[in-house]
Order: sequence, then C-alpha cells, then structure tokens
Amino acid sequence: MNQEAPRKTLPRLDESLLTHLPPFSQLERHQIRTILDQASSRRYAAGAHIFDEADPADRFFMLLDGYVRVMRVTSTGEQVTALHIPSGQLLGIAKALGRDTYPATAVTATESIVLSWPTRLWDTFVTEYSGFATETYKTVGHRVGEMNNRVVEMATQQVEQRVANALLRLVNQTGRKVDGGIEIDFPITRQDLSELTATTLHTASRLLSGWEKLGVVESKRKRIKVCDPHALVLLSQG
DNA sequence: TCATTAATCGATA
DNA sequence: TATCGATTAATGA
Repeated sequence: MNQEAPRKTLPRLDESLLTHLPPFSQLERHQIRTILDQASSRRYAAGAHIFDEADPADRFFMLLDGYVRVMRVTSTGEQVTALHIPSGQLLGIAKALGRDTYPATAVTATESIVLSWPTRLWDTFVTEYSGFATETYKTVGHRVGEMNNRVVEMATQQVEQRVANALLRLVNQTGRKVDGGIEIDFPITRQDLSELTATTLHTASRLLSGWEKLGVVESKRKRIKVCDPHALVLLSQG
C-alpha cells in the first residue's frame, strides 16, 4: 500500500493536501497555495533520519504520509523513542519551543513523505496565517503532556502497566481499525516497545505473549493488534 | 519483580 | 542462506 514509483520529483502539490490539516484548516485556498509553493517535498525510506538532535534547525517539517519516531539519547547514551508522530502533523518545530537547534532526532518508521520549509519562514507563518500558531501550540502542548505522563509512569508504575499504557497510546495515536481489533499502523518490534517503556526486549515479549494467550492482543512480526482495548485499560491501571 | 544471558526457532530478504 | 526478530528457560540482583 505504500509502494511508490521512484521518481525524481513528486507531482505538483495540490492544495487539498493541507486543507484538512489542523495547522492550515482555517486558511484560504490562495494562502495554502503560497505555502505550498514555498515548500519542498521529499520522500524518505523507512529508517531514514530527517534531522538529528542538536543539529541547527534550518527547516521545519510537515509529515504528509508515513510515521516518524522521535528519538532522544538518555544520559547513559542509549537511544530511546520519545514518541511517535502520525501523518498530518508538524515536526522539527524548534522555533515553537524557542530553540534554534532540534530538540530530538526524527527517524522515519515507515516510508514517509515530508514537506519542509526554511525556518526563516516560521515567523511569517505565525503572524500572517491565523490559526497556524494556535493549532501548532496545541499539538506542542499535547506532546509535552504525553512525554511528561510517560516520565511519571516510569517512576510510579510497574512494568506491566507501563507497557499496557504505551500500547494504548500507540493505538490512540496511530491505530487503524481492522476486523477483530485495532492494529498499530506501522512496523513496531518488541525492541521498540521495550524502549518506549524502559524495560527489556524480553520482558516486553513475555508480556505480549501472555496477553496474546488471554486474547487481549494479537501480534505477528513487527505488527501488533489490540483486540480488547478495555482489558488493556484494566491492565494499565493495575 | 525484573534484568541478563544464552539457546533456539521461525520469518524475511 | 544469512540475518533479524521472537520466544523461552535459567539465573541472579
């Protein structure tokens, strides 16, 4: 479903790509046209770095298709996934955080299509396009809240609850309804899940196979489907 | 209760 | 076939 004939340039961008996305939804058509004419679009293979932590933030991005993992490096030097970003969201918005370097590393989890603009346009966007700033800060606030929740969970909850919570979050953000449940819409390994929850691959694996026996989840390689979200909520609350 | 090590099996490219 | 991901058991913090 993601295969795309290789080509040097993507087709001319259509206004409808942005009209329904929150940061742009309140804009006039001609404003969106202007924004698109200033954008570069690029396709990334799975696992590609869009930008790295501490790099100068010379561009900001809108994820049009695919999924991106935001990675941070812990004090001990390990890479940890901080959060996942589904398509239709902005990323690399250092300017919104008052920074001139990227606060984290963004790696594509699937093949992705990304629009980007030079950071110098940020102030123009904020002042000239009503709704852009408020919608942007809304998503920023939401993300910060999620990361904080995760930190609190790490400190207070048992492993089983943390993993259950992480799964619920993934389902909420990127879940896709399929028959028999909700599937996480991008490839996620036990390793990834264990990094999200600060546990080991093996513990995450054991928990998942336990839940699979209970009929709460189903999983194949790199795929996890939640069949009984309610049961997972119960698990997440201990 | 959970992490670590190691062995093994199966899927994927 | 070589590599990667998933599973399980054993052991110890």
